[in-house]
Amino acid sequence: MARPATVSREEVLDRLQKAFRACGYDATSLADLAEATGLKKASLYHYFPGGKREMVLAVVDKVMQEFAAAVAREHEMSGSAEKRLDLFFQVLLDYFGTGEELCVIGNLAVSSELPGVAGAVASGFSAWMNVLVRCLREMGVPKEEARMRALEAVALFQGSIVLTRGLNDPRIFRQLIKRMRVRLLSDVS
Amino acid sequence: MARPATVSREEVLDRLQKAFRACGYDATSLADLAEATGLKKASLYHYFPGGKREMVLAVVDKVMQEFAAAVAREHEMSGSAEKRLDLFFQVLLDYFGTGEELCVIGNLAVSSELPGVAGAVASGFSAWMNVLVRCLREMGVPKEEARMRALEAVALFQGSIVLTRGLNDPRIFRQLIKRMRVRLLSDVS
DNA sequence: GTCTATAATAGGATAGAC
DNA sequence: GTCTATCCTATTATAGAC
Repeated sequence: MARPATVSREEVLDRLQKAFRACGYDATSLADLAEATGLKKASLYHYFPGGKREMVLAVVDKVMQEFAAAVAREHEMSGSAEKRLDLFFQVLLDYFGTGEELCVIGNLAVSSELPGVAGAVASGFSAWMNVLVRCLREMGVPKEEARMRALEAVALFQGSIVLTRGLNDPRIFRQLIKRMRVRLLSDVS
Repeated sequence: MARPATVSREEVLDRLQKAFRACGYDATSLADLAEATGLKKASLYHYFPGGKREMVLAVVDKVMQEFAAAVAREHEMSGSAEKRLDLFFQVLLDYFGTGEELCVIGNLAVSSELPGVAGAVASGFSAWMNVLVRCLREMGVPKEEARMRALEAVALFQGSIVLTRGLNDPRIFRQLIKRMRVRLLSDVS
């Protein structure tokens, strides 16, 4: 059998994600996606009849599932809220790396709006914030303050990616996230 | 004279900027730009032979000039560094409004990279940071700390726009900027 | 499921009249 | 300086063979 192993749907989604994270939704063409996956355009349409929009929504869906799984692991973990928060942070850092690649959700928030995408983006940010808020609440941070700190943290994640790319300096992302973590946890009992 | 008043180049640039800030560089087509300016595509090419790329670079150039002018006003002002910083912040808030429109520079940082654009983006972010660093230094903040706070502030500006759009809540931008200003100035003599 | 081929359209850009 | 008309390419999308 000279036939190359069929790529799994998961593998296809991973490669699509990689492409979207490199250039953003608007600047990534079907030709780019075909090259990234090793499939021809027509084959991509077999997996995703809705085209590019369905592809990116599927990627977002996968990201959200993996995120939910990480949150569940964090939630079921024993240990202090701070320790669990650290684990959650580590998951995020593993995902974002040096901050040179885009956040698919964040990118969609500033791309041409497509039907069904706005809701997914809002859900993504909300889920992210909710994890932070819950941990902070457990640490004794008042509700409103916890919400603001979570907003601030997620905004800083997003902004750090923008600056890392804009100033073309991969050190920036980690520096900013490190500081952000300190701020997030400042003055908690 | 039934002839409508010719739009000035400044007016054209303003309208181009408005279009780019609404949808971002990649998602804004020449047709959009023609409609936004009231000119036909061919007329746009008369002003900007380099096409879309030249248009956005001209917009960036204009933004930078206005920014430099605001910085100069701040710099020549009498009063404490904090007071001058407040004035500078007010200029930024006037420009960004509710944070629903994009920052042209920030958007270019996460768009398909074009020749000559990366440098302009980096210059823009650097100029922005430099103002903040100078004021903080005057207030007695050590060099490295001042740089980090400036980075943090600009990143939060950018991230606030992302979250304002992603969560579709125009209150978020002002809330985050207000907090950011506090953090920027915390523990200065 | 994957491909080749092709359609249909949108996007960027130019020529040349007025 | 502005326009109409046009060109060319890229892009999205589909048909249908294998």
